Amino acid sequence: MAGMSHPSDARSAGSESGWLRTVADEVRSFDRSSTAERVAELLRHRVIEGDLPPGTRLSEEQLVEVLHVSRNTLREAFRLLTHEGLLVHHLHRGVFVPELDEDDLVDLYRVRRTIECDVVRRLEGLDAARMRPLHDDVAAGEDAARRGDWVAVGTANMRFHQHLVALAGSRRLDETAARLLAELRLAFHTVATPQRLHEPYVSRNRGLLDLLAAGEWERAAKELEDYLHDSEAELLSAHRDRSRSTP
Amino acid sequence: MAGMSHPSDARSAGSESGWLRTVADEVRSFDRSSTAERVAELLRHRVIEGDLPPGTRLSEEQLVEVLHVSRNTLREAFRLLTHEGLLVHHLHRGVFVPELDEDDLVDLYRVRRTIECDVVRRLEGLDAARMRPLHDDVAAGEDAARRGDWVAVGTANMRFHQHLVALAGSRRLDETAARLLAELRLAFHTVATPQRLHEPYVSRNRGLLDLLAAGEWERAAKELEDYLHDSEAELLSAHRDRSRSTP
DNA sequence: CTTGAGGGATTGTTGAACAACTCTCTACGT
DNA sequence: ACGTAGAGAGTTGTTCAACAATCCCTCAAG
Repeated sequence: MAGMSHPSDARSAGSESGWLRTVADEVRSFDRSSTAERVAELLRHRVIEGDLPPGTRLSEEQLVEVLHVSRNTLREAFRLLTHEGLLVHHLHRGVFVPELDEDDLVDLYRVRRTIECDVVRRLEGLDAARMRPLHDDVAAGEDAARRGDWVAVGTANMRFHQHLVALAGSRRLDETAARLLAELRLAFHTVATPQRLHEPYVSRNRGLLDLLAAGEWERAAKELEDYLHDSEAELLSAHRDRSRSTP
Repeated sequence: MAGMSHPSDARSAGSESGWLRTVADEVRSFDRSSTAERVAELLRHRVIEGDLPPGTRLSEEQLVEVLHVSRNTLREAFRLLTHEGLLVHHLHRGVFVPELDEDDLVDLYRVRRTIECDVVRRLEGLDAARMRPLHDDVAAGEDAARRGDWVAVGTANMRFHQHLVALAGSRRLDETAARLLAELRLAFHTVATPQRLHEPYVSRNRGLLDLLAAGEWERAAKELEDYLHDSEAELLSAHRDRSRSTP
């Protein structure tokens, strides 16, 4: 997300070979990050990993002290994360790790169904090489499940869906999906039953992948639709359980 | 876009009547805007209206002088618009009005088809009241076409599609659609044939609306798919014409 | 024609200062 | 007891000025 290339960049290198293009991108992502972006990257991980529970306020004063950056730079990092949905900003009150409510969860899954199912339904002429990341993610999920590492299962699952959307080859769909999945991760951290939430989808991911490999895109889309409905129901249920215990 | 409400806001006002909720939102959007947001609003209009042609660099020095705000505040406004896709930021070079290339146009329409068609396809039990904005937009478009005001036709068309997506009742789909349409507007300004670009869709919007009113959602989705394909082809063709004249 | 070294202009970042606002707690009045 | 009005502390919003880092252009040397 930080190293998004730009339209005019693409054009300016358009006449050169793909070889140079790749090098250019590497150089760009190497040193081409502002202080604010590095701070954002740091906080992004903290939030996504669940170190900062939803509802937490991020104090400018404290973070300036700890990170050794100026308030202005820190605030710029806040803005970046706010627009990714990983922080929310209340005027004159500060930035907080968002607390998603049930409406948000329903909304997130609504958009996921729209995007992911459509991507699958429109697939055509997919060669095996482009499915490689999906295979790796499914394998990683199965491996983590055997170890009982449900957090890792959740991570592999997120990556699977991100790579699924990437099959469409659309920059904007990728960005949207990244944001949705990051927000969803926030919700996963608020519930205390990672196994119940992730275990069923290890095998369903495998099933989905088989359908894709077989070129059964319409059936895959239908299965994905049900899959996401089930996942939504599970998450909502878990969320309600937690809400009842902490009113 | 500026007055987006927040999850926790919604929850805290959840038990009150809709009456109070509305008033609260008005108050919030009245004075609850930072200087940066007001600056962003100003620049947003300039960009959307086409006053600043794509490729233009927005100088911090000049704008600080003209707008009477500090550089920090201006930079915050830049950040806001950057994340809406209306400006792009090149490190150590400044912010620019984006120049969309053909890949961008294809990508934009790809996402539009995904979202808009899916919204239409999933509609159900739509009462007439919620279609009111669509009626108004189509009428406004027909009116502007009679006057030969093709810019206004384009505006009405954008609003029609925004309201179409709004039927889904999803905050995140609304935001995504808003960003896509804003970017698309950028592309419209680069081509010099607004009539050819917008005229055909005045009547097609009317046709689409009729299908929706009749509850023919599947047929409407199919028509919208073709509609967007045609619009994309038209825009690409116009874009190529212009590129040939200004290499 | 390519390469590399100035130099001017612009952006990136910092730190401090003050204004504006929220939150909390206390005191007052009903 | 209840609600409210206000003061005070603490935090964020905004501005300003300065310096560091980087880009772009020019021009000279190979």
